[in-house]
Amino acid sequence: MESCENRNKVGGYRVDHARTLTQVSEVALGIRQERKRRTRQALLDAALRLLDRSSLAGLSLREVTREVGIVPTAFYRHFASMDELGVALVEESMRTLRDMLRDARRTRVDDAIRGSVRIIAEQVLAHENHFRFLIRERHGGVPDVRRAIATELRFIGSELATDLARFPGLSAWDTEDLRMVADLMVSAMLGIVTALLDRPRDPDHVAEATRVGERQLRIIALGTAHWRSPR
Amino acid sequence: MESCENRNKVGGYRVDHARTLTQVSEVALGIRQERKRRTRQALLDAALRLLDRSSLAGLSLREVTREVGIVPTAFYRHFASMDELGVALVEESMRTLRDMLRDARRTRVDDAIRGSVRIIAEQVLAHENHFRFLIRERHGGVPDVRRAIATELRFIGSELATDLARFPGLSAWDTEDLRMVADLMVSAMLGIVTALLDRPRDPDHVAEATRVGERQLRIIALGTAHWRSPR
DNA sequence: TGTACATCAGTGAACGCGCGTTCACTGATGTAC
DNA sequence: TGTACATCAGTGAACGCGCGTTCACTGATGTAC
Repeated sequence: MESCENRNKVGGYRVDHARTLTQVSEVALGIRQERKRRTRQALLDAALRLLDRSSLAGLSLREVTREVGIVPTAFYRHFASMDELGVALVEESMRTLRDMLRDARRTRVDDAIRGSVRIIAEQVLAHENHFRFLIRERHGGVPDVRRAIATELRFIGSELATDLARFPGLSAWDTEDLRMVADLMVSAMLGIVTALLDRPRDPDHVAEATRVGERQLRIIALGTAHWRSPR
Repeated sequence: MESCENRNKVGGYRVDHARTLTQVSEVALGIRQERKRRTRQALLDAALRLLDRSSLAGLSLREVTREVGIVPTAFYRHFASMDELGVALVEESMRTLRDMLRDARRTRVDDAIRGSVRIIAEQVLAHENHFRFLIRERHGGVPDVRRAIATELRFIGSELATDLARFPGLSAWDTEDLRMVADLMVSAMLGIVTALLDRPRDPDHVAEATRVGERQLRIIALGTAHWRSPR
């Protein structure tokens, strides 16, 4: 029932506006491309929707095309395999994650932790499916996808280490120790995301997870401030 | 080839010792039970072996019985479904995890962190499959298994909070803040386990992950020592 | 002790099903002139 | 501008395969007497 409503009928579309001849020619060139792009996106969206319940390894090509409302064989016009679709989903989800981190980086320094945790909570709720996908498939059954996520997380760790180096107290730290703290923060943030995803529709739970997450990051910041490298 | 060698031929066993009549009677009563227990264990072992590559949601009943060397239908003498086998694997793996934590708890207090991390590294290497299973299926596609792992991790968090309460500086802390620190430590430990499982056969990598993990826990301990609850 | 019967772990045939993938196709969109 | 041809996203039939599950069975193990 619901899955029928979710279907994204690709055929039966309508051109909305009359256009001059030149415009028609320009747009006409794009119509096929644009439709293809939309179907591809519909496949990604459908997969993400279905991945709420299952994991990528347990999701079939036919399920995804059924959800979109196209024939199974049409899948191959967009992806060579479900693994390839999985990697595309990593890219899409990672764009969400990077946007979130860019926002977090913009918050005023004197309240960096509170601001970051608030942004994490906002983004996780706004893009629940992307975050659940990343958390689930990070250790999931599809090697290509696992690798893609691990690579991105490593990159995020090194970016965070670079950011940390700009804090006054940390300017003298060596790269390795900065990385160690950055990775700890990433672990803590993944823990916060996991907690949020546990019951994202329950405002009390979200508020509590946010409050706890904020304190956890403060503990780390406090520990970092008092740290003397034993080297 | 290898999978053939791995097969655990359940038939064709041999009784090794002559026994008195009474003993025969006693043991005879156990032979069927004992063989059943061994087959059940062989199914669990085979599944854990196969889960190295895939995830539980992508593992079929037939694959598991093939690996053990019994007919698919015999599976039902031991488990009602693959999900049930999954829950049994959680129990088995959690026993390993709890044993590890019991060991860690025994280490001398003045070196609790170093000792704990060393024990984590040892146990993860010794029971790679158990830990990989838990890390992978924690967010995996099988709800029953996810729930079982989440319950156990929550329990571990509250046990750790109780342990922390015994430290002199923390005796005045309220339950909620202790829990917050304990959960942060659990997040950090899961990060350490993940790092170890990344390349468990590379001694340099293991040594580095251990060293980094130790420092991360020290950062948390240091932050905790300087924490004044803002309530 | 031996005999007669019960239990039940593992067998093997069979089933219907959803899967991924192939292939020749259709018809709207795009291009050349 | 119109016409003739090319492209290609989506169709629909068909395939062989591995899957979970059913069922009646076998024969070693267990029990009663």
